[in-house]
Amino acid sequence: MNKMATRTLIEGGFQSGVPLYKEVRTQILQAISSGEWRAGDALPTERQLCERFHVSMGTLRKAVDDLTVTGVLVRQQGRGTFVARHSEDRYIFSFFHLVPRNAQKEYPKVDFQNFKMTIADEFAADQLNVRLGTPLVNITNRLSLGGHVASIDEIFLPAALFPGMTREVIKNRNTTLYQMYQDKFEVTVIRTAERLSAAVCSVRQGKLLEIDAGSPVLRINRVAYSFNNQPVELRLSFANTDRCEYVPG
Amino acid sequence: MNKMATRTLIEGGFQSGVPLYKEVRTQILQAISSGEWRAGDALPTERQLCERFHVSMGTLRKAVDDLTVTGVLVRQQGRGTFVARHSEDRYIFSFFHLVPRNAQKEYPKVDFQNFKMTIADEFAADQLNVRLGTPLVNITNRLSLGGHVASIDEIFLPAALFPGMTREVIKNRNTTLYQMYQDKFEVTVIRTAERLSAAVCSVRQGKLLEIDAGSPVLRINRVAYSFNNQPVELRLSFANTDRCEYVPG
DNA sequence: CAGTGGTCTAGACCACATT
DNA sequence: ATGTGGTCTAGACCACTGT
Repeated sequence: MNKMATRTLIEGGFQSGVPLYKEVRTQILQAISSGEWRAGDALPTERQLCERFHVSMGTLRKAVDDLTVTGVLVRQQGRGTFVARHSEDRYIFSFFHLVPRNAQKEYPKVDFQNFKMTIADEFAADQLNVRLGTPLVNITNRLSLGGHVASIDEIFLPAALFPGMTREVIKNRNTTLYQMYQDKFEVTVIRTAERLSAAVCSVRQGKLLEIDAGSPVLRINRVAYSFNNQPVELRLSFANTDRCEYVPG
Repeated sequence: MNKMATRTLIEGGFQSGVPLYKEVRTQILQAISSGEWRAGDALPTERQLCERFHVSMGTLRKAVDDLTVTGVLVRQQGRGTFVARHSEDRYIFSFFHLVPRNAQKEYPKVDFQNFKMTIADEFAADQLNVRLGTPLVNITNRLSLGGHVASIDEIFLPAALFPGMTREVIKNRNTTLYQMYQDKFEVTVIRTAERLSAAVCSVRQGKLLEIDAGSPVLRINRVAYSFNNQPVELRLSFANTDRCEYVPG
């Protein structure tokens, strides 16, 4: 009987050889990226999802578990399961890794520095998986922790994904950039990949960081990905680690 | 009936309020750290573990799942569940984060530099959670990737945890340090915490790294923990990131 | 109170490894 | 053929939230 039920589902449209819970996970992701459930929305109850996907609680929960550990869904006991929204807390917890020495993690003060349009050079094209010369938005921010300048962030966005992005959109927000990507452009960052190295800071960076040119800085190369692993943001951060450290995870 | 079974177990010695699968996870960890199952050993089958802990498959598997994602156990379909052993592959995969630019991850060539006994200064005492002045082993290694010097590692171990540790033990091994800790001293590293910053390299470090003193280096502060979250190793790495990068995760 | 997710059961069959 | 972990079922009760 159990076996028959499983067989029926597989023959009914699922790929064979793929565990049911992975199929369910994929279908939930598709429902989100197709817009059926938007950021902040509550999903149907687990029992309803079981009916919809024709699976048992255990299988459904295994699929949802996967999506909660990757940060796509958030469960709240007694309330429901929700599509994760970006927030300051989520940004600090999942995406921002500079921590003041001898202090708690905190959301940085962000000072807008510059906005301009540019085109992808070889490096940016490679990182963002776009063609050489693709139009990009370039934003420069300065981040401070505890009243001290911590890093300079050079941000590059494929302009095609952010139609109508202007200096004013950047300056007039009162949320994190990732919240704004989500609310204004329906671009949801769900994962980032970072690579770190040590570098000497340039004259321009030194002025912004308020340290001497030639001082050592931590260089953080971050690419942010949306659903379906599409790169949506390249961010080069140059951090002065005199008063803060980088803590992975 | 289900409810009664659960109640019986809780009343029979488990703490109430704690999920059964967490109790099971704790008991498995205790069995490992008590030596009942050693690194590389196969655990009893899942069905036998169900009987031993008086839980169902689902609960047992949830406990074992937790221990596999944290790297304590390794499952092999058709063969069994094993206590994880340290190996080159595991070291690269879980604990070593320097990756050559434009190349695959690889295990570094390790050149022994120095061995000496010392005592914990304030910093080391804090990091290793020992008293000021506690005897420590201090090992200096030089790591190379692709034929180029990549980093200098300063390693500090609480001498009490490594009785009989000598220069010869270090030099005559043909395994990773973590394998040696496990095989010769029954110290099993299951987790590390790292913090990164940028620094300028000293004259001594410059000579070992074969770069100019004053060059920027990546400073990696790593503390390794055994079961029960006991710190067992402090490692300060100074990396030349000209030919490699640090990749978290 | 009703409704949600959280935990747990007592099995079953499937895929893989070893003998 | 046997034994292992991997997947899945069809429920149950528990803990928490909001009315």
